[in-house]
Amino acid sequence: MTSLLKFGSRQGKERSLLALFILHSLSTSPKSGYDLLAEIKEKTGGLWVPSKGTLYPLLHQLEGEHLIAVIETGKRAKTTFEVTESGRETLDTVKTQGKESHRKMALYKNLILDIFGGAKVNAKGLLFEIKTVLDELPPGNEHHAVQVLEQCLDDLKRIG
Amino acid sequence: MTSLLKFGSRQGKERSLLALFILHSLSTSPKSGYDLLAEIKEKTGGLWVPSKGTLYPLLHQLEGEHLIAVIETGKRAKTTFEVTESGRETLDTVKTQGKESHRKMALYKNLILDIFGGAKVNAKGLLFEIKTVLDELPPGNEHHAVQVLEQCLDDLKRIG
DNA sequence: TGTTAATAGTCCGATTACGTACTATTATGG
DNA sequence: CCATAATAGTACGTAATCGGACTATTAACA
Repeated sequence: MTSLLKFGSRQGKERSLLALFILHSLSTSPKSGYDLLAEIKEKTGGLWVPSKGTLYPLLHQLEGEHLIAVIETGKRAKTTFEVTESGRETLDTVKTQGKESHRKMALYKNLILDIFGGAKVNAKGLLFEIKTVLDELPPGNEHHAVQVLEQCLDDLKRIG
Repeated sequence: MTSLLKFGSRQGKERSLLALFILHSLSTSPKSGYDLLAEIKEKTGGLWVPSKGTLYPLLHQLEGEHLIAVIETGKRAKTTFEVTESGRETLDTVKTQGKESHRKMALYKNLILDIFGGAKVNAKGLLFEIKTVLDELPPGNEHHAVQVLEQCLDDLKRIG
């Protein structure tokens, strides 16, 4: 069936969120497996900690597919990977299907709200409405909207 | 490690999004497995279609745990389930940990935006910042924040 | 009546991910 | 020097999910 954590390219293999994260992260700078795990954990405040049993085989798989490559093996058996040109292309291809990912994003959000209930805080509801209005803005009003939001952000920061 | 699709109660077993969806859906009205699959597929526009190989064993597992119960077996072997009191309690308990689910929601969103590219519109980035500030507001400032957001919403609506 | 499609669920091999023990290599500090 | 902690990765049994073939029972239609 279809999973919330997989994203496909039209011609090609679906990729898990972890695989995509790896490609994306390595596209910014080379890293080791350990680094990647640390990065995910940090970025997510500990809410997503893929297991080593998942990450390392996946790295080897991606390497086998020539999407990433070992550029250095250092101390403590540290293996540093970088993304290949082919890997970048794969990432770009999947990004091009950005519609799907954003739809899944919205879907996930709706599911959570559905099951767990809406924002208990009314501010969250307002935020959602704001987002909706933004989505529906006619093209060309971006600059104006940004000004409104910047003002809003300033005001909110002053509360704290 | 920690998965994006699992939500825990402090004392008790983590539950997958599918399990929670089942409990939640059955809490609104009894349904068969086939009904549940149809509902998910419809609600998600086809973006999430759990496999039968997953759903049916899960239903049986939840039944074995007395979180759901068979209330009727009808034509074509149709088995209608309802949530039990224990199931409702489990759902309520997990809901009580709403913080985690909303954090995962935000996290998922951030990951998608990170990998697939942010809002092409800069306003989206500001919106995220606004949300962050909201999350970090000290308790008691809710009313004030709501006022700021309401003003913001009005301003935005005036643009369109 | 017979055929086809839809409803409803079982079964199972393959794939993915988890949880964690284990191994090895430094780095740090007493 | 030794003990401990951190870095870095391997290995593997268990759990969850997929993908889809298969079975059975209606329901609809010619």
